[in-house]
Amino acid sequence: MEQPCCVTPVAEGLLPAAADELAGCFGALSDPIRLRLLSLLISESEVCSCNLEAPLERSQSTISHHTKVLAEAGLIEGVRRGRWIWWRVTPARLEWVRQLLALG
Amino acid sequence: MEQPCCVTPVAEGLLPAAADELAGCFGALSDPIRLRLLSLLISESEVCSCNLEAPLERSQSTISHHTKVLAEAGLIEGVRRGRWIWWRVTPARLEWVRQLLALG
DNA sequence: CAATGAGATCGATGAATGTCAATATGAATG
DNA sequence: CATTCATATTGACATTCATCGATCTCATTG
Repeated sequence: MEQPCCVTPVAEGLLPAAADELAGCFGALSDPIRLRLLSLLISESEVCSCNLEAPLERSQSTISHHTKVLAEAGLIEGVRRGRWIWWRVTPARLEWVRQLLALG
Repeated sequence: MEQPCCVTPVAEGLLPAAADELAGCFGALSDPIRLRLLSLLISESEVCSCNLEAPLERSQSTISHHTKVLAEAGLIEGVRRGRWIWWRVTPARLEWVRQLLALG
């Protein structure tokens, strides 16, 4: 005779709406180019878009796409100074991002 | 006259290979169904696949797909007992997962 | 050993995503 | 105000992904 199956869990815990939001945040972190971009911002404090293309080996439009995704997730923010936009990790998220990049 | 642009950052920091691996881990967390699945496992300790379908409102094959993704990311592990497989959060990752689910 | 049942795999499909070239926008320059 | 240049947006394309029904696998049951 075998053990009975487990009890059906109540559908509580993380609510669907909260799960959607959290999943979106992790989605922003699920691309290697974006992780390397965050890593660069952490070590350089501030970097403008034009100087992200070379180290990340991606076109200007692709870099622009990734900065937009990260900004919409609230992970980075950009400040325009003259012709350039300087990107940095959102101060409130800096320590959190630093820890996530330190280890999976 | 305007400020000069920033200095081109050296392409160090997170290496491409490490970024790929980390991105894969976050990818496993970037789906709301998988996040809710993890949440259920945390509150119930152990749940078999058959009892995940109802609370997550997904088909058997879809649940199987998600458990596979989470297991391959090292976030959950399953133990077969008779006909059923009991899933739980990998003990070594439990605290880490708990913190991630607690807040983005 | 045939029947049952839990879970894995396969195949198909529609949606989302990463990428780039081309073009648009908008600030600085002369 | 025309030009230049940094960045954003658009359109196209290939790839990945979430999902489900159907089928396969394999342990338990009778």
